Amino acid sequence: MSLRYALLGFISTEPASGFDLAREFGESMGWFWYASHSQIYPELRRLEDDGLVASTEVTGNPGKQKRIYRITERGEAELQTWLEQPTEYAPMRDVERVKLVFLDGAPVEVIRRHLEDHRKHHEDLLAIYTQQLGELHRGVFPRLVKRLASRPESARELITGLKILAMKGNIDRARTEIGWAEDALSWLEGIQ
Amino acid sequence: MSLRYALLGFISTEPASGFDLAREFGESMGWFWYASHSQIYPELRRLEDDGLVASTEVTGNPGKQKRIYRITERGEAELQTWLEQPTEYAPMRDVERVKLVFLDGAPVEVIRRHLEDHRKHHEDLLAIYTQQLGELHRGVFPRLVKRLASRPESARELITGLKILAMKGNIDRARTEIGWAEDALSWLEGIQ
DNA sequence: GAACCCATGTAAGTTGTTACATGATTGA
DNA sequence: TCAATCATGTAACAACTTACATGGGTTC
Repeated sequence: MSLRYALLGFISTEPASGFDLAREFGESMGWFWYASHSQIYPELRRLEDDGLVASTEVTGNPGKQKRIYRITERGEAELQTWLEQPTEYAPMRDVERVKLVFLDGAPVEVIRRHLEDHRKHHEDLLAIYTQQLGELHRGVFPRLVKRLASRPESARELITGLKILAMKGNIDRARTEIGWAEDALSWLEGIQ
Repeated sequence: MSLRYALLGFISTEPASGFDLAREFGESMGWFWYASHSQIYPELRRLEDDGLVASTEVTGNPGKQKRIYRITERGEAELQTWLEQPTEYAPMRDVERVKLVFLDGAPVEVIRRHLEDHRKHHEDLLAIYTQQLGELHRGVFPRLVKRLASRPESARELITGLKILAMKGNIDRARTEIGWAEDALSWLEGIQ
């Protein structure tokens, strides 16, 4: 159910094509909700069937056909209702943790490699998040700029603040994972 | 693919019935990998078809029928292979974050309620994790006791250490989320 | 002409959820 | 006898993944 609202939220900032959305949900928006294009295109059609978005075929650039979706009033209303409802937290499913607790029969180097990969993974994420936080602060993050333009001046502080908050949350998480992996690696040094 | 290995890992400690596994994957093991009984029963049958586990029908207690699964040699080998392979990290899908970034049109109280719920959710988790960490340290955590009994003495430090590590990771995460929510709530105070 | 990006889709399969269904035992 | 716990399953559906499929435009 969440993909439709993530799409709706995105479209509420600015009309977009399936391709635009697929790009964002694989990249920047992917830092909150990942989705592939094969999931997005059918969902957009369903959203249109339900009257939450409306589309127009654009043949602007020579030959290029493109379907642009914009949010409807009903879409705005449904999105708002969903946003305000309490969140149902997804059950935990953590492959890396499952591996870790059962790795007690493996050589220590294997465990070390896992922990190093874990650290690396979150260091890579941290680098991206940090860069994006900078862009948010400098007011050059494209999605932020567009949202500010489409909303009343009075919402300015909230719009910027909430995006910064969300990004900071990602940064906190990444740092926590890195710190944990480092502690784990030092502990592992003393083993054997 | 991960459910089967989580089940296999679990069974590698001690033979178990579908019901046992369903209980654990909904409770303590659920803190690493949640699964419902309707997913577990068919998966156990498939594991048996593939020769990774073997089962025996037990009619011990009067009337009660129960199928106990134990791991096979092939199962042990496949589990070990999977454990040692690098982890593929699941794409991010965070409903709460999606809500937050689009909540800029909602009243501040709604945002506050979301953040308070978030803090509460992770405080509840933290309480459970903290209790379980205590049990691990005191050596009374049932799964730890069973695993120690089924493995060579030399693996003792690793078995205990890895479980403590995993639980500490959960605690770190919970604390991070709580801290983030509190910072967010203070920031929200200054808004309006 | 090859490689790459834009652009949109479908099909088959896997994984996970929710609800339905059954039946025995235990304890209040 | 009523509720709870033990115990195992199936069915329908929703969500997600991977692979297949097509075609135009741009750039080297």
